[in-house]
Parts: sequence; structure tokens; C-alpha cells
Amino acid sequence: MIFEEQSAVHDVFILTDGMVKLYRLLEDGRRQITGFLVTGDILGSPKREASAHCTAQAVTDLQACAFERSAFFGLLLRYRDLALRLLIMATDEIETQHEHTVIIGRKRTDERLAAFLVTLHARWTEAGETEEVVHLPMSRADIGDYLGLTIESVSRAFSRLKGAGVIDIPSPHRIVLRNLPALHDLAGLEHLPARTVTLGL
Amino acid sequence: MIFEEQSAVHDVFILTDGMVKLYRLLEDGRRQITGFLVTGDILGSPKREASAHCTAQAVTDLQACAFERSAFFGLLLRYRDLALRLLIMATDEIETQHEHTVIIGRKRTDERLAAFLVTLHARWTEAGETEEVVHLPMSRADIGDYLGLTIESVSRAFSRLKGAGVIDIPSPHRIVLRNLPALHDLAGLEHLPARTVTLGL
DNA sequence: CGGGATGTTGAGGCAAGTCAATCTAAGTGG
DNA sequence: CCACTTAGATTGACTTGCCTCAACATCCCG
Repeated sequence: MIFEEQSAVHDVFILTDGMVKLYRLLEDGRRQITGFLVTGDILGSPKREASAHCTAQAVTDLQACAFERSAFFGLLLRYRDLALRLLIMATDEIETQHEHTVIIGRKRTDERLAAFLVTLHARWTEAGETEEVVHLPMSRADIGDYLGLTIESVSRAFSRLKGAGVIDIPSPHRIVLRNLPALHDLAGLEHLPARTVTLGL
Repeated sequence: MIFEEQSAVHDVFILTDGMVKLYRLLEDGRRQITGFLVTGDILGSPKREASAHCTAQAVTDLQACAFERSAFFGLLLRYRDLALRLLIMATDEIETQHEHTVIIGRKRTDERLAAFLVTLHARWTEAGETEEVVHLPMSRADIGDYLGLTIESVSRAFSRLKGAGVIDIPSPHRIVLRNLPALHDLAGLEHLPARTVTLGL
């Protein structure tokens, strides 16, 4: 657990290795994951007070670089470019959130999963992966809570895609994309994010 | 129509009166509205290239103040506070989008509508409205596309809330909140946005 | 007063959820 | 090295909430 909803956040992090999930909980236990962060991404709000509005939890073992918030603000005030850079990143993040909203608001189960796989694949490719493979360090429950589905629906969607020959599943956490164009088509994503760094929260 | 997805955007707007909807379309016509902007809100990306990643369309008659993009960037480079302010606004917008993601990803129809009404009410109250009334300039189709529902589901949800005595519907575009606590409870929102200005797109 | 657009209501279907059983893989201890 | 346990994933049977399709109601606006 990195920090929890409502709690004060003392640092801004830059992930140097591993994966983080961000989520919010409802009182009755329903959970919505709002995003996953990977190596290179930034975690933490640039707001001054900043009690976390969501929970950040490790999906894998992590390595990160932590900046004390006050030090971070010092940088922010001192280097005018920094705020502008962060503003661009925040703008990109809003765009990403919109894409996600379209996915969970208007797409069916298989389309959601396809979009998820395609997006993750793009991020791994960016990170140097050359094979058409997606690593899924997170559980099916995490995927479901990210896509607004149940575990079972996620599992069935995987099976259907496998049955259609679009993917292979050598292990639950390793997916081979056998037909990337078909997957793209199913995902129906307008523009994959061109950026390399995500601003989390 | 203010600007359309993919098209170049020449201005940054500050809404001085009226309401705008932002949305994205899928090829088959499915639509997801990602947000509504009201008086005082800002519309436009602070990115330099900026072809719109979503469509902005008027819901009502509008009045707005338009800044040419280049002039806006001049301001952005000249006043270091401005980028910081916009960064805060963008951060708030991300938070709002997360809330919206929770709503459409994990809540049932009536909860979604309750959350919608409560949020809009908060914005009208902020704007000086003292009665427990919500004005809905947008159509049922717009509400559905915002909440990830069909027109019919929205209409039925309105009827159920009315039947439960939580709201009155003197006209389709005018909702009286008869039991605000119950509505809040149903909505299950953790924190209503404290901010007054929304950054659109 | 029509007539078109918007909103409401009803009947029935289906995609996704729920509940439950089974399978798999990774420990863990004898 | 092998039973036993446990957590996660898959699959099946059934239920249900929302969608679809269709009919009807209401409201503007000439």
C-alpha cells in the first residue's frame, strides 16, 4: 500500500520499476480501478494540500524515487517549464481518462478487454518489448475492477478471444496476441496514447 | 457545434453563459459524453498542436470569450502562475473524471442518476441558485450518453425516483429535489467537487 | 390545430451478473 | 517427494438489470 484515500500524501513518486494500481472503494466494497502506472510514470498530486482522493497500491514489487512534497513544490515554483510540462501531462491524462470513460460507458465486454490488451501492449512495446506479448501482473479481479466487469466476465472474455484465435493464454498472466489487427479492430480505439509518461492521480 | 473531434482548434474559450457538452463518437454511432461545461468554465486544451480529441457542442445558446491560441500561449509563457493554476484545474478535472469513472463503472442506474442530479445541483447552488431545484437543459439522450445508459433507462430511473418521493418532475427539464439527503445517500459520492471552475478537454 | 421532436411506458430478450462447482498452480509441512 | 492446503482462474447453470423494440403521451412551434 503506497497511500490510501483520504490520507495525507507526503511524497511525489517516480516509478523506476514495477506496477501500481489506483482505485476508489464504495462503502459496500465495490471497487473501481482508475488506472495502472508502470515504470517511468509519475505518482502524486501537484496540489498543495493533497489528501489523496484515491488509493495507490502496488501490483508488483516496486522501485520508486520519492520526492518530498515541499521539495517538489520548490522545483515547481523555481522552474517555470516544469509546471507547463506537468500541465501537458495532466492534459494527456484527461484525454486517457476520456478514452477509458468511452470504454466502460459504451463498449461491450469483449471490446473492453481488447482495448485493455491493445493499450497495455502499446505500453510494453514502448518499453522495449518486441514480441506480440502482453504481461499482466495484475489479477483478474483487478482487470474486472478496471473495466467495470466481474471476474467471471473477464475470464469468459479471455476464453472467447482465445476461442476466436485472436489471442493465446500460455499462462493467466501472459497473453500472446495472435491477431493484433483483429484485436485493434475489436477494441475500436481512436487514438492510442502517443505519450510515454503517465501522470497518476 | 464549437469544434469537432480531429479538427484543429483555434481558440481557448471561457464560457460566460450557457452549457456545452463534450463527447466522443464510435464508428457505429455510440456516443459517450465526457462532461458538461457551465458558465465560468474553460474550454480548450493547453497543448500546442491540439487537434481536438473530442467534440464540443452547445447544449443551450452560448456566450463565450475566445482567446486565440497563440495569444493564450503567450500568456502561459509570460505568467508563471498561470500554468500552475491551470495545472491545479487539470488535476481537479482528473479527480472529477475518476469520480465519473466510478459512477459508470460500478453504480446501478438509479445511483448514477442520483449522482448526476446531486452534482448538477451543487454546481447550480454554487452559481447562486437557492432552491432545491436542478435545471436540466440537456436532453434525456444526453443524460443517457453521459451516464452510459439508454434514453429509456434514464426515463425509468426518473420515474422511480419520483415514485419514491425523492424528486418531483414539474417538467422534463426541471427537477425538484424533495429529499436531498436521500438523494445524496443513493448517489454515494465521496466528495463533491469543491472547485468552482472546470477545465474542459 | 396538425406534426415533428422529445419523453414516457410496456413487453420481451439478452448480455452480464450471481452463485456454485471444478480446475490449476504454488506453496507448505510431514 | 508427495499429500494437503490455499488462492486464483475457469466453467457451468441460472437470474436479473438494462437494452431493444414498439406503442403511446406530451410539448412546442408554426
